Amino acid sequence: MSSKNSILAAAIEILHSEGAGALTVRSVAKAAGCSTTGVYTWFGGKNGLVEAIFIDGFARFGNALVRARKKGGVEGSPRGLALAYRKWALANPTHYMVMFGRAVPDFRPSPDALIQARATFEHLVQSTSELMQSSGVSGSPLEVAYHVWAGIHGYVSLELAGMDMAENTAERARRFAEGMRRLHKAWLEPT
Amino acid sequence: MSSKNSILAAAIEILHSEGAGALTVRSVAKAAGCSTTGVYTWFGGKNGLVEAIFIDGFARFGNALVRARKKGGVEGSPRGLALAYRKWALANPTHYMVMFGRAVPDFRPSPDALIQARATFEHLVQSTSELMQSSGVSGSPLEVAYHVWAGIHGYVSLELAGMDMAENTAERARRFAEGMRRLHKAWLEPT
DNA sequence: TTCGTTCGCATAACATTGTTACGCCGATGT
DNA sequence: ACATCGGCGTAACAATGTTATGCGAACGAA
Repeated sequence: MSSKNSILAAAIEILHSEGAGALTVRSVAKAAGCSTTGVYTWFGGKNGLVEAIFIDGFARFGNALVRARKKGGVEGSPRGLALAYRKWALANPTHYMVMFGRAVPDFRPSPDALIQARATFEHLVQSTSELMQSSGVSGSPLEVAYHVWAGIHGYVSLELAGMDMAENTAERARRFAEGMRRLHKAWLEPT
Repeated sequence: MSSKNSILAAAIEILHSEGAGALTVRSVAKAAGCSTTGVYTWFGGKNGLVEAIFIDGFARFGNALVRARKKGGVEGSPRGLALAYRKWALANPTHYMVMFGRAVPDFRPSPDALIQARATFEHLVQSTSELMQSSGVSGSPLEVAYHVWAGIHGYVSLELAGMDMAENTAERARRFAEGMRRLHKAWLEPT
């Protein structure tokens, strides 16, 4: 494995196990078995490293959604995709927060990184487009997919922020499922 | 003004004008005209200061929603409330991100702070409850209000993360309004 | 009044952070 | 064989959160 990959892997490992606060240039270098200079050689600094984490996060996230779609059937349906979305976010909360929540101060994704991030959105658009066609719903798939995305993200994001008021995990899951039911009814079913 | 209030005011001012990254104990102390020890005397450290910012944010946010409701009519309607919600978030993006987006690493609101934060949610519950009653929709206002909240937060949060794909502000506003239309139809209108 | 205690706070130090200057060493090309 | 250059370790820098120390004013008890 190249130095660049091992540094990125170490950084992601630290992010997942200890959170964004523990993601320091020194801790990453130590975990990757090199000195702090390595981070500057390969990523130009902490910002570059975080941007790589950001992009890598969207790649992993996109893969999880693709896997769900490829399974087809219920898991590939919009509802299945929503479940896969939430599942990934809850399994990777710190990564999700770097991607969507400013978990690293002073980091802003470059325009290029944002474009790659938005590409992940394409999977939702695809799934949306297929369903709209099969159920005869008119409108722009891109537009509809964005609304569905915003809905899913709302639940997941509140949950990650600790703002949900559920008693337990089952309650949270139930509420999310109910939300998806109405969200899809509002946007993906003929009126 | 007491030392405590002037420190908190200085911190919020810095958060708004320069972002969470510039929110350092030293910069706050300097702006408040005291030394760094003051922050430790009154807030116990940076975490305590951020928690005060967190709570104060929800208080201001709640006030903005209350003001909208008090106006009554369209501005006090769920749609008006949603607009007031988005307006406040877009006017105070850094504050909103401290409240919902882990903008300060290693800061987690205490259980008590979370309770105060959730109290803000009551305004949405009230408004929801009234509308459900007047339009004859059955169900738990608290449950319905949560779904509405998640929907609003989804749009606002994606927008603040730079993930929205709108060409301009008008486009963003239009899409949000359309989202609210369907969200309220799905949850606040009799089937 | 006077003295001891306590509280607010400034100074200064500490470890840890991101970053950079410097220099070494091995690979590469002529 | 020699020069050049890219990767990278060492060590320093300023800035950060935090803490120890001590000073002075306020307050209470004698």
